[in-house]
Amino acid sequence: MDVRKSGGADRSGGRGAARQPRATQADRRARTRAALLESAARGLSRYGYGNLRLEQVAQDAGYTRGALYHQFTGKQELTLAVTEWVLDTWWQEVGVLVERAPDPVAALLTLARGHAVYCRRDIARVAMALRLEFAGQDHPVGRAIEQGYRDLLDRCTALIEAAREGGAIPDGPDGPPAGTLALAFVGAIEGTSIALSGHAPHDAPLVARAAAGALGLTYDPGEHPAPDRTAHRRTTRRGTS
Amino acid sequence: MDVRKSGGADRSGGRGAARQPRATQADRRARTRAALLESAARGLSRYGYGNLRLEQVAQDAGYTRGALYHQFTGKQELTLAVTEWVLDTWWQEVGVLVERAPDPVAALLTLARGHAVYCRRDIARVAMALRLEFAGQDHPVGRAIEQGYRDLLDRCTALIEAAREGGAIPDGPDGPPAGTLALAFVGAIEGTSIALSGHAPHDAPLVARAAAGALGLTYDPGEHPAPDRTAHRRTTRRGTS
DNA sequence: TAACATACATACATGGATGTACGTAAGAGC
DNA sequence: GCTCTTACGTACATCCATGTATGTATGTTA
Repeated sequence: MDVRKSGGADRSGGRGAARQPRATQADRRARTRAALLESAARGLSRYGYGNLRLEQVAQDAGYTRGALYHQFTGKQELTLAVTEWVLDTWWQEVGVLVERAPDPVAALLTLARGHAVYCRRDIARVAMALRLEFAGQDHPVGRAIEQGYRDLLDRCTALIEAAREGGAIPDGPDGPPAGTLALAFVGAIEGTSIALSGHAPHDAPLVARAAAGALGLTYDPGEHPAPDRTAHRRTTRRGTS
Repeated sequence: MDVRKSGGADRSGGRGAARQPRATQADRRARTRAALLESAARGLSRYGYGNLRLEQVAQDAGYTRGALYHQFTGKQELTLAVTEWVLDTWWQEVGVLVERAPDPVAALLTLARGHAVYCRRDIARVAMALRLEFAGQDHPVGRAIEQGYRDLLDRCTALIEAAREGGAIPDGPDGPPAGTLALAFVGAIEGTSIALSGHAPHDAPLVARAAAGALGLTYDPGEHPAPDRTAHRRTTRRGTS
């Protein structure tokens, strides 16, 4: 009921992010929101939606459930925000590289390697965990995830069709349709990336090899240099003290 | 499995499985247990452990929670029983084929194709769903799943090492260790199999291609004939009378 | 058919997580 | 300075799923 404030520690509201003695409201709000989003992403990645406890999310971010409910209407909206954030991040880090690729095959293999690098973070499994958890349901979170997945599949399908027309991907008479190939391609990338999470630097080339195999190509590592800059370090630890 | 031989409607207790007017207690018990296990496997595959509702499990099997708690001590034991059942089934259907393979590479590719075929059923995702859900936790179910997964990885690692010694799998100086390759191999298989679930007959060759790619080989479909007998039909629909 | 055990249903108790209402401190405009 | 709004914590209410206790019908054995 009463919170003593005499001790000099812990000003500027939450202690999840850096503390500035003179923070504007918008700053506080943005920092708190970011901390909660990151914590929720980590939690969703580890435990999934159903097992996620908002008390734990808030505590990991350095707040209480009160702060969380002040920023989000509830668990669902929080998860939707995390979803949007993760998809945006993916696009900024991986999608951009794919767009710059000179040809369809290079784009597909860049996608594979880029996703492997992206998955080095602990939030990697958010998308897959939510997609599995809500598969076949009719839940807003499931729809959002499924929409992102469908976009990715469409893009891969288009790239595969282009590569087939150019003769870069073999296309026998009884070969699978491009959409099925895209499913296999994305599935191979996701499965391998998650399995190899935490096994850099072998992750990227192995994921690319599996993805290339699904497409019916042989992967030449020299042909397309790895996109790995430095291993990602964000969202791995939260600042304490 | 079910032979009704008399017109009497709905005797012998539960109506989930076949009904026999003169069923012995052991028969009733076994049938009920099987129906509950199958229903639970389907539920776990779709919703995972946390989101699984025992009321729904019992109802889908044609019983109430009372029957479930009479056969199992609770959710955990039920899930452990499902886990054991799924792993046993996998071994009987896939593991046997792998053991019969003439050489390590054939064994690995047989494993890939066999798993794809195994995943045509709707209980395919049980193992992966539980493994993701309990990853990093210390839960009995997680331990059981992890144990099965570790056995699989060990076996694949041994096969990969044997294939490398025989020169069948390339092994460069800075190539990944066999354990890492096994992770990639299994991950590629799991991801591709789940993504292609419901896309027969392309599933098996595509999974094999992705798995072969992870190993650094090119997959020749003619070299190892597909193991697909007929598509599995068990555990796909429940009788509703 | 009398007694006992088993299979299963029904009703109740409990706990844990969500969501809501309310209270307090701190920024923002005057 | 005063007032309003925002950020956040605390306490309460509610719901839902599990687990348990009890009741009933059916097999089983004498």
